[in-house]
Amino acid sequence: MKTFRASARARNFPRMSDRPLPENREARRRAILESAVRVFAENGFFAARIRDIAAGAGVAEGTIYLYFDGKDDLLLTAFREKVAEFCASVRDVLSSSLPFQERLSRFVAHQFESIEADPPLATVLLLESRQSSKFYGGAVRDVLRAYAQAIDELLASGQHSGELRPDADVPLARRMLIGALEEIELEWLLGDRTRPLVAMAPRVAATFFRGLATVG
Amino acid sequence: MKTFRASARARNFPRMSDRPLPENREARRRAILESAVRVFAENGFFAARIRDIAAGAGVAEGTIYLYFDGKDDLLLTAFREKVAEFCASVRDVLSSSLPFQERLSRFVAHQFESIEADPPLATVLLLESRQSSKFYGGAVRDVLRAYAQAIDELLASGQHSGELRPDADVPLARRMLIGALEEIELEWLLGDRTRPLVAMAPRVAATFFRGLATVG
Amino acid sequence: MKTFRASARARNFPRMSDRPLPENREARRRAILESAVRVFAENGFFAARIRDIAAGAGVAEGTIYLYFDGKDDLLLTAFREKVAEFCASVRDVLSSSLPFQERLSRFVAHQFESIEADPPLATVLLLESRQSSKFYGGAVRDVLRAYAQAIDELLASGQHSGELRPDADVPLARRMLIGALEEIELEWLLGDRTRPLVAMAPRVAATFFRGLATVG
Amino acid sequence: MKTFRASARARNFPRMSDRPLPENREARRRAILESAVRVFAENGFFAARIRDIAAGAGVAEGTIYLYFDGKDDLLLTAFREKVAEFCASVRDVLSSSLPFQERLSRFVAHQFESIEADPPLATVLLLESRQSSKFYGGAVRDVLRAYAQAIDELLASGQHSGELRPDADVPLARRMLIGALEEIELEWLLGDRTRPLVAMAPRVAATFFRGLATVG
DNA sequence: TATGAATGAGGGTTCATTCAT
DNA sequence: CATGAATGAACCCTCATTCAT
Repeated sequence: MKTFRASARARNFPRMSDRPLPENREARRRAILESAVRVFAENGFFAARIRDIAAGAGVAEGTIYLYFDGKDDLLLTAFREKVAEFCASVRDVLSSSLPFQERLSRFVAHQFESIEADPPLATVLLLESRQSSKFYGGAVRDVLRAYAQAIDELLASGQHSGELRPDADVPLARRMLIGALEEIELEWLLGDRTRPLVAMAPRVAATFFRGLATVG
Repeated sequence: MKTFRASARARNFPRMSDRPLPENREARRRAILESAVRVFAENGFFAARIRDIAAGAGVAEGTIYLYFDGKDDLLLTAFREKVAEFCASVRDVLSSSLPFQERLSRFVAHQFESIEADPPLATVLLLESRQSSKFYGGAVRDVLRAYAQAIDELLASGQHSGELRPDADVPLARRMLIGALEEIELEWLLGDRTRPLVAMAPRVAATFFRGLATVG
Repeated sequence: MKTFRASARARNFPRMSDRPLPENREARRRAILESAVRVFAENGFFAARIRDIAAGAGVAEGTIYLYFDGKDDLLLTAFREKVAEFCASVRDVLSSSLPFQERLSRFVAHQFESIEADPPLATVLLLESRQSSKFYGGAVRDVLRAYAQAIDELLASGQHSGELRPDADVPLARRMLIGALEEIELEWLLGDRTRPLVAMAPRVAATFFRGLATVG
Repeated sequence: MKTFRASARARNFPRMSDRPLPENREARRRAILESAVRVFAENGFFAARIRDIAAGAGVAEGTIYLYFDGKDDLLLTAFREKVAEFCASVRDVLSSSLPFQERLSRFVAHQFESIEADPPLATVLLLESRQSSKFYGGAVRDVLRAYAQAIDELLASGQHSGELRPDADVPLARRMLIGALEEIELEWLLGDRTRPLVAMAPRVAATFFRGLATVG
């Protein structure tokens, strides 16, 4: 999430009723959201307290409710925005015309880099995604679907180019890939983080790929 | 006014482990634990209420505290006991002398069957394991380590027999396998569960295996 | 309470419906009451748990309710019986024909000895008497009244014999004496109890009797 | 995603002691404390319910925890503050250069007046002091020590001036005095309070000072 | 707009008491 | 009589959310 660009909201052009938030407002919003992510990462969503989020953002508790609908909304928004940003950045990586295995490897590396770039955010996304997916349902799942779609496209392009078995079950492979990456990332996050995660990308990609490659 | 025999005091506080629990006691304990698993699965650990667990088990709230130390202990115990049971059953599957791919396939099928056999339990184990691993630390991680070990042995035996690349990174492959399976299981659990999960086992195993197989 | 005699209840002669309790029953009753006193002394009445009282007496929790009406009754009974026993023993001391100051001194010494003889009981009587007096009202106050009466008689006899000012306000003096003794006893009980309490009796009696004034 | 300034965090959590509490805040604090004292006096500390204290103060239950750390803290604070206030006022009385007996008498009268001025507070201090002293230990005992010290000084000054026996045991006399006063006060508090307590002060002081003996 | 004091519903847990065995 | 497992009412405290300033 190293490569996040200004969020979609900020890019809007001025309109009467929805002009870009004053610089300060936007900055404050971001501060709150980031504080929330940090506190969620440290304590888990339920044990996280609004008070601590407010303190971490340097605002009063009540202020949070001027920017977000409540605690749930903080988690949901973090999901929505951060995963969306991540998806956008993924598309850049996937859009090159390199060989499939290379693009796969870069995708994995890119994801690992994002994890390393912002561990608190990664912790929240990985630890809470399952719960959120179940208990917040729709909203979160839509976001994750977009992420899935991006990967499906990567895999499908590999099939198109003939680098991937034509009979591969793309959604299945995508789920296996996502799961495999999450497990590795999580172990890194919960561990001592001494060895760079990104260094494992090639081996992970290779392990995954050889299973799908058209074998001679 | 003479003093009481110390022995009188020691005679109290019977230990559960002194002798196997009377049939009824054990049945009640199981009822509580299963109710807890159900309620955890439906609401998530934090949102689950002791009152509902008690109601589900047909006991009074206070009764729960005769069998468990509290809410945390219910989750922890579910983890400990259920994963241990699962590990034991896994070892049976893994101990046969079939070819590696066959044993892998059976392992996957076995795990999928376990998921299908008790979806509430599976939901809890999958949804809460990450949180628990982070916030309850040690106890949960020990249990999961045993599970990891069993898989490592499966993979190592494949290497021994020459069916698996000698240069395969077993711990990495194990993590990828675990992650891949969890993702698939979770999608099934959170979905409509119309198609049997176990039907996917061969394809999952194959997808995973071909990447590790010594290729001609 | 060194000199307690068999309680009034035990002295009863056999009657059809109320014959002396079988030795075992009486012993059990005493064990419970003494355990209660100990637990009350250690934790205070409210923090004391029936479970601990039962454990200390070597009986099951339910058994306590075969001998007493409940927790309140345990405290009340302890008061009633122990203070009554103490009052009885006091009368022996006070009935001698020694000079007043000597009898006063012996009374103080006797009370101090009782404290030293059974600190847990003394702790309960002193710590809980005020609370009990207020919240259990009548029953406790009756008991304490008997104690007061005994002292009033001591003082009145001093007046009769001319050793005590005829204009002394006996009830007032009695209250002052009781309060003074309680304070000293309590300090001893809550302190390290290294020095024998009884050693202070003569000085306490003298101070009370002669006052602090430099006398001509 | 840059990190928050640590200062933002430090800006929060204002300390009560930074500046005097706003008028309203202090008033509310007092209201809570006084309600607590009333409820403690009526029910005793343990049986007192936070709900009732809140209702009596006209605040919500949660509000109490903005001002105090909990139920214990309410009792402790009442002790600390009220006894300290009392000690301060005592020093004024004791600092005059009147004859000893006169100062003693005024001290007693002053204490009796304090009791009469706020019976609920007096009830709490007298009923709970023993329990508190035992179970809350240090904090309460420190407060009471200050009170003891003030009396010791009174008595010592009497010795200095020659009005008091040089061989009097000051700490012992102080304990007797404290105990005597407490007993009288308590009887008044638990009784019907028809006759003014303060009217007894001279007689109490005299009895304590001159003793009961018929003087030659 | 920002604040943070106030709110009060809600939940985990304890423990005196009961009663089937 | 004795037991001790079961009960469930009661309570302290937390914390997300509101709203007067």
